[in-house]
Amino acid sequence: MTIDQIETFLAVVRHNGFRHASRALFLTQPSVSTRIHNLEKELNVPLFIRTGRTIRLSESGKLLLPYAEGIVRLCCEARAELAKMRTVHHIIK
Amino acid sequence: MTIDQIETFLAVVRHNGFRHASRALFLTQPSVSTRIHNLEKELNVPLFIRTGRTIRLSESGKLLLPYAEGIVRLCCEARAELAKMRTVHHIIK
DNA sequence: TAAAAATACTCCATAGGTATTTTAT
DNA sequence: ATAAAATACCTATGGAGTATTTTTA
Repeated sequence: MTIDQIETFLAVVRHNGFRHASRALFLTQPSVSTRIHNLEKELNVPLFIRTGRTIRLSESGKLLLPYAEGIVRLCCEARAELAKMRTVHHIIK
Repeated sequence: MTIDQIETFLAVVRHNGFRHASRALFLTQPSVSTRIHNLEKELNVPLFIRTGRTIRLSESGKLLLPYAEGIVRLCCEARAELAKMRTVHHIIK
């Protein structure tokens, strides 16, 4: 489970598709496929139901969603706080 | 920022050293050094103060700590919940 | 039949290891 | 002198891309 995989999962959910997500992530569609596939393999659950050219969240995917959002939110907050700290030190110096 | 880096950061804090952390993580000391170095480079802050053969958390490290704990906790919870779901489905089947 | 995802493959970046050096007790 | 981290170097794994195939709406 990597943060890249989690962000990819969120992008696929939000953009409702691997192709659209790949554009948002500046990746190719096969890379997005691989990331989701690897995540599903590690967690040992399907995250999306593929019915040909449409996808929808599986029950496991629905369960993962809030955790994924939380993880990404914490990462962003940590970055922001650290950036703030850098700024303060710069001003003080 | 990867989950591996975050877990490595926590291990270094908890084991109070790169060497001890590396044993706990089943890695070598240089790998732990690299992971921490890469994390520091990306976040653009020192996470530890190295004074020869001792280390201590920097102010940035102290700030990161609760976020790191939160991220790892969410990952563990997500895994646990997904595992629970798998079990339930298995029983039902 | 056209769109979206999966698959096959190739290549390269990078993560990890070994060996060694540096540094502060 | 010794214990711990940093550095240099090498190798191999796996992640990303291109090209193609598969599938269903």
